Amino acid sequence: MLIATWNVNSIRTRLSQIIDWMNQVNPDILCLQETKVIDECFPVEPFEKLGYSVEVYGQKSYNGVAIISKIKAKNVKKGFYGFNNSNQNIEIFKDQKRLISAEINGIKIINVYVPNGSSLESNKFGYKIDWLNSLASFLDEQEKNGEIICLMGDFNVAPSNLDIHDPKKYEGGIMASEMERNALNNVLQKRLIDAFRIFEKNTGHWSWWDYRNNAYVLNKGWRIDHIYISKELSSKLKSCVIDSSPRGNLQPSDHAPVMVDLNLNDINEDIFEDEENFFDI
DNA sequence: ATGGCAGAAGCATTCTGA
Repeated sequence: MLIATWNVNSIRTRLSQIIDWMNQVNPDILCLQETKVIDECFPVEPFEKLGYSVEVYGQKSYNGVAIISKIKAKNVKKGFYGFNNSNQNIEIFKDQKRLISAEINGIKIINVYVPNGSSLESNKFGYKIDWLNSLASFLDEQEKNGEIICLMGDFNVAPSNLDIHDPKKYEGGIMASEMERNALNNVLQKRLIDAFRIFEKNTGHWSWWDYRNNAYVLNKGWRIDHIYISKELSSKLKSCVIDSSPRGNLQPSDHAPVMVDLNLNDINEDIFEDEENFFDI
């Protein structure tokens, strides 16, 4: 089962590129971020024509996430839910559409667009840390419920200096600060694995290149888009790659898609009607 | 240090992103 994540920076501007890419790659699930459109205006039909079902959670101009899947998503939830932490008032996050989750093929798919934070001095930075802390509480709750998780999206954090083209220049700054990395690690804890790092231990692999300063041609990028899987899924992991080719398109998104291949081909959806019959791990 | 680039809103220019 091929699962992909892609910050497309406007679904409407990028639509034909996304469809072309899906025709090439044939993903089972595609999670999108920065769709930048209200739900009523999301172009659902082109995906349905390809045999996908679409779940959206968007807003005007900013943010917006979607799950596009061959198997219709169940138990679709929009935003944070399921926990109540006195120091994390999830109501304050409701005006920014950054998280959608659903059950597909027995796996809890969680699609996130983590706030950028602007700079360490900005009040947006505090929002980013609060948002990541709420994501940690959300994952705690999923873990309690025994969910098998695939958490993916644009995290706006480079987990280590291997994930930055010029760590000397950027270490400690936005997307590379200790606070952000600690907050991300608190989300992951020991339950989630960076699928990409199972296969690739070296630097030089990027998922985002700034539009400015010819960054893609100079290959000055960052790895800030991630797929994290429950450790119970690690034995099912076939591959995890970044497909940088769409970044070379005319009028590209500034992000490239990341995809993971899980060895669940023989799984019949009906098996998961009964939770006792989860695939053997 | 500043600006470079791109998208949306909306029609000139500002806001936001990373």
